[in-house]
Amino acid sequence: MKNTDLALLIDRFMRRIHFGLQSKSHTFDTANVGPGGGIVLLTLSDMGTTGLQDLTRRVARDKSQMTRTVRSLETKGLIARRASPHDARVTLISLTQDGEAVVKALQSAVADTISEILAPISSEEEDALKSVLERALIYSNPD
Amino acid sequence: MKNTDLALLIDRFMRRIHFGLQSKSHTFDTANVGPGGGIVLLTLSDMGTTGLQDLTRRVARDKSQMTRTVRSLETKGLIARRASPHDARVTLISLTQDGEAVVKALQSAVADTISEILAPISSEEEDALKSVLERALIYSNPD
DNA sequence: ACAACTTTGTGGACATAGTCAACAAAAGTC
DNA sequence: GACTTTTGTTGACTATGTCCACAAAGTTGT
Repeated sequence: MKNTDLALLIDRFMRRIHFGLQSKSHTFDTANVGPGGGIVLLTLSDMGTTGLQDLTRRVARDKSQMTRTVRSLETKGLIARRASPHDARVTLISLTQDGEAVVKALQSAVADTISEILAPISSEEEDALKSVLERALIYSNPD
Repeated sequence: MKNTDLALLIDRFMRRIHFGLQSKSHTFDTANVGPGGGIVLLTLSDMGTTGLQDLTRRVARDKSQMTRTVRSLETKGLIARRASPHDARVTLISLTQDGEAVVKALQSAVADTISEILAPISSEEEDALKSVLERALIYSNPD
């Protein structure tokens, strides 16, 4: 028991990243997408074009909030939406060219911050860390 | 490069825990402390009696918000505050007996949720995961 | 073919959390 | 003893999260 620690560690780690990024956000978040928009853009870049529902499930947010985040990103010209040809209910979301550019900037900023935090960690351990998290997330669906 | 993934994974992991807990929060969060209060209580239980500033730094929150969270927990009788005898500026915060009881309930709920998520992970890997995160957090101070 | 679900996305209302700047009191520094 | 720093509080504002109801398209069962 007592693996409550892990939750606290994960929380602190995320906040550590958040703080690190925020302190220099003015240098890379020129499009003013904020943390919420940033995660959506990065995830979208990972997934490629997808429906809003899938995106919502992946980043584990509320769908109504995703609607709003996506709309704000669309207004900024970073993503495009179109109806799916197969299913008229689903809105396919994809990055625009401007969106791709923002993703590049975000990626390098995040990567910098992370490698700063992970300085005392070997790259083997880092890979192991990723693989463990990935495995846990793949096999445990809350749905 | 491209260790941007780690940030996304950590975020998803935290939200996964959050969702898992929330869906059954009515069974254990009888004191209605919410996620914010919960993390503070658990951290306080880890640290023992500390000043508000230290607590704030540990959980990486804004101090003004910590003031409010702490006040709400005090109102609920879960923590106690008293001035430090050494430094009249610092407010020492400690768990009350009621607070300890809530911590126990939270710990077991969190532990359950985590072990559910970590089912596909061996306990060696789990320990490795904790140790890596701990090491990263100890050595990288944002201050 | 049509009534009864389910899925997908949107909107509104409300609650919680995060950010920023100003401030008072105590402690430390010259 | 004036100057600076640390600690905690407050106010105002913004951003996120949560819940609930709803419309439109798809699916199922008979």
